[in-house]
Amino acid sequence: MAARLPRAFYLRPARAVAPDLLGKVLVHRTREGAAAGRIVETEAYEGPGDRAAHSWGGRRTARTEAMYLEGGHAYVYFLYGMHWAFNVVCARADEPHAVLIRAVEPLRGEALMVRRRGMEPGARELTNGPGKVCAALGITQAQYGADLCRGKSLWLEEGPMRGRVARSPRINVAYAGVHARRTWRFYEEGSRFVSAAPR
DNA sequence: GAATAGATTGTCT
DNA sequence: GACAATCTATTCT
Repeated sequence: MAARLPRAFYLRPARAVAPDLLGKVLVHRTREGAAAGRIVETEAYEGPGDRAAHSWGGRRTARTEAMYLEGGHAYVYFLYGMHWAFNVVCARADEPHAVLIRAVEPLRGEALMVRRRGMEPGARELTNGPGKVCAALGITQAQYGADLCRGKSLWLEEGPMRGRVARSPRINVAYAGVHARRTWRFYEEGSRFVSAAPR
């Protein structure tokens, strides 16, 4: 078993952590079994100065509260009335930074992921999007605020990088004005599990 | 392969 | 009451 990422890894701005998360392995153990995926696509969100972030302008509500935790916690939110999205909280407490995990490459427990998603084994649609990652790994509101450094069910491990790091503007944040142009989306070049084609 | 519409609910204005 | 850090099925080229 690879080493779990230490707290210090997360105590940096989201834009620094996001590219470093590529290649790392996200592990979730449940009663159904363990599932793990190698991260191939991320996006950085840095409140309060980022209009695309939920914590923009210092917004602090029941939903965004986890973004204000110390780096190394989980920020999970419900989206479009039917999907969950998993983020890794970054930076120090009260600095609402987070990195959205947009896509992973199935690594362990693929049979379980296939069952949860109701798909054919080997399908790239298994985990090539934020909602799909959560569905495949079984991440929901129950993981909100979980400590990734101490918890026994959800954490991140060291893992290998297989391609170069590429970057692009973030997906579906056109409403964020000039901030939508920031190239804070990072992905592993060549991975077939990346959600959208590069621009 | 690309484009489009529909599903469905928490959150904020 | 509008809309969202999305996904899927369907309908095209």
